[in-house]
Amino acid sequence: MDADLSDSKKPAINFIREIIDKDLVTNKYNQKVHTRFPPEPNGYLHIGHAKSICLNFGIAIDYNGQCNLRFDDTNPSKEEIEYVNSIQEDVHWLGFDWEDRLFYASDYFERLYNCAVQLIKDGKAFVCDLTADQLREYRGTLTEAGKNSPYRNRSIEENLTRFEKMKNGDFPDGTHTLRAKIDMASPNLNMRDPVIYRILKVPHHRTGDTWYIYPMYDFAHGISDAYEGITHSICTLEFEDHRPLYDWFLNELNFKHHPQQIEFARLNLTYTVMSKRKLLQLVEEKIVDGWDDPRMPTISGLRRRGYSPESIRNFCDRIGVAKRENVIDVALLEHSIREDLNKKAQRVMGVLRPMKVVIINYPEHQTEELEAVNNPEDPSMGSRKVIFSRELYIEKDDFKEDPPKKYFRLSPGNEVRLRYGYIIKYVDAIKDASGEIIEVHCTYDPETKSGSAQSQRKVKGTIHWVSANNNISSEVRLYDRLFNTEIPEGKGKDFRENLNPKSLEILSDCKLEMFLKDTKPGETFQFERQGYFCLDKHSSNKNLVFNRTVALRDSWTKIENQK
RNA sequence: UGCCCCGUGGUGUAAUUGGCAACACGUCUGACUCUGGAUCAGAAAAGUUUAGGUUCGAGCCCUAACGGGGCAGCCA
Repeated sequence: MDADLSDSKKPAINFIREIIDKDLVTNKYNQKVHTRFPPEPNGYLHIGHAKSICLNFGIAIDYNGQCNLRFDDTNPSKEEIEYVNSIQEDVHWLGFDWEDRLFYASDYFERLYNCAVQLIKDGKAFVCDLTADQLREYRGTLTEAGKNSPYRNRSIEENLTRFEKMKNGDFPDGTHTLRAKIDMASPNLNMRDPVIYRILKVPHHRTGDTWYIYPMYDFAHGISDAYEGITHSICTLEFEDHRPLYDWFLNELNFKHHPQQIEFARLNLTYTVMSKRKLLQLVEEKIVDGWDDPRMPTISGLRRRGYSPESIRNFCDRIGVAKRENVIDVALLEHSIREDLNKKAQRVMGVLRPMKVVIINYPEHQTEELEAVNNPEDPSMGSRKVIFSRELYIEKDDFKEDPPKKYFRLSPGNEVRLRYGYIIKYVDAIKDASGEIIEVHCTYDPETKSGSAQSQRKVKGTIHWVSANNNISSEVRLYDRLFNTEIPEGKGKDFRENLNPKSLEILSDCKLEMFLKDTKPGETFQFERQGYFCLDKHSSNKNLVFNRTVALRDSWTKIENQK
């Protein structure tokens, strides 16, 4: 188990840990704590899975136990090898390690089959010839009991031979099922003689074409847990009604080890969707650029966006674990990544929407090197030199000919400091034919050089800049929330109607400090006054591409928006 | 209309297991600042869905109601 998860400082008690604590006191599982993370490989992992991963692996770490990674691959018609690979990558990236305990439900197909045979021999399961439609009719409704299948009382021998034939592929898909013999009148529909095996003549990504029948989740899951010695089988709320069935299989098959299923509420996030079905839809309809589009709430999307594993783990710690439905404000996720990057990200100046500034009293061919701090939060990160010159770029937004109240940046009559440099004063604005400002002329005060003895003069604002002939051009992608309503998945309506058309803005000619040309993937930067950025995976030497992870908190636009 | 689960500030999660509700995010002030960032100080915000009951005392226990969610795949 990865021991370097130093951010997991506080135990963060929750109802699941209380259950475990109690089990330890009563010695229910001989002082063992063994969990598992059981994804189905039918999609990429998302931030909701991260909650489950942090929960399961986190408990194992804190209780000195173990956590398995087990693929719940019992439905080959939906599952793919691409997903099993991405899932492993994502769990590792998050910082967790299953060591040698990588399992697949398909590892147990033979044993699962034998369990089914045992159930038949004990008269607790039967082969049913009802079609899917008939099965639904026989099941009854939420308020009415179901009816027994006409095939319910077949002899054990007949069941055995028919199940054997199912296994051998003698029947077409959908013609037969193996069902547990429980109670068609149970108020819990899951107990109304549930299907435990179905015919699926589909090749499996691991077992190939050796099986024509596949076990259902309810049958496979508990038994797999028991085989692996899982003590606490943690799953989401919708499986609550399945727990009696989980227990039934283990009891009827006389398992000596009986894991405890515990259910918790899945994560919901504002301004996003979390269901795999909807995420798949976004990918397939090309609404986003694949599973790892930086706007996706997938682990791979967050990674490409620039989120760190630490920040996601901290986020998962903060949201807690409980049984009630919840919707977490994305602002909490954003806070988690800002908190982390504030401490770690190298500061740099980058002008996203450049406008030229000419310092008219600065000598034409002179340049000088100015000292710039790499991270005020961490002096050990040192400093660097930035080139100052007569012609610079500043942010379009940082000059206003006719400024609103409380505007602290450059404007006629209002001085600003150029960060790490001099204080400058407006002289003139050059406009194009359409009246748009294309260049601003200023003077600088040589006495105010940053760090010099006379640099103490106070000005309200400091703006970032970059030398006009010493910079690197780059594409920058500004990401915003994918949806413009808090809860995009309203019942009945199409979640795609709430897509935010401005969730991606591409800026093509941004001017960045020169040294950014040697950026390596994985490095994170704060573009001062703007946000945190990282190199996109499609970036190249020819065409630099930076992704904005998250903007800095911005009290100015807040003031602006209030008006 | 059957069964199961859940109701604590705007959002989440706590409350030494019965002792007059805390923390985080967010919001709002103010200070500081060569990032309108960060940091610091402070404020507003729930009397715990409601009504009964037990108790000296209930967010924690009991009952009922109300509200929200889940369940009728040969999905997981």
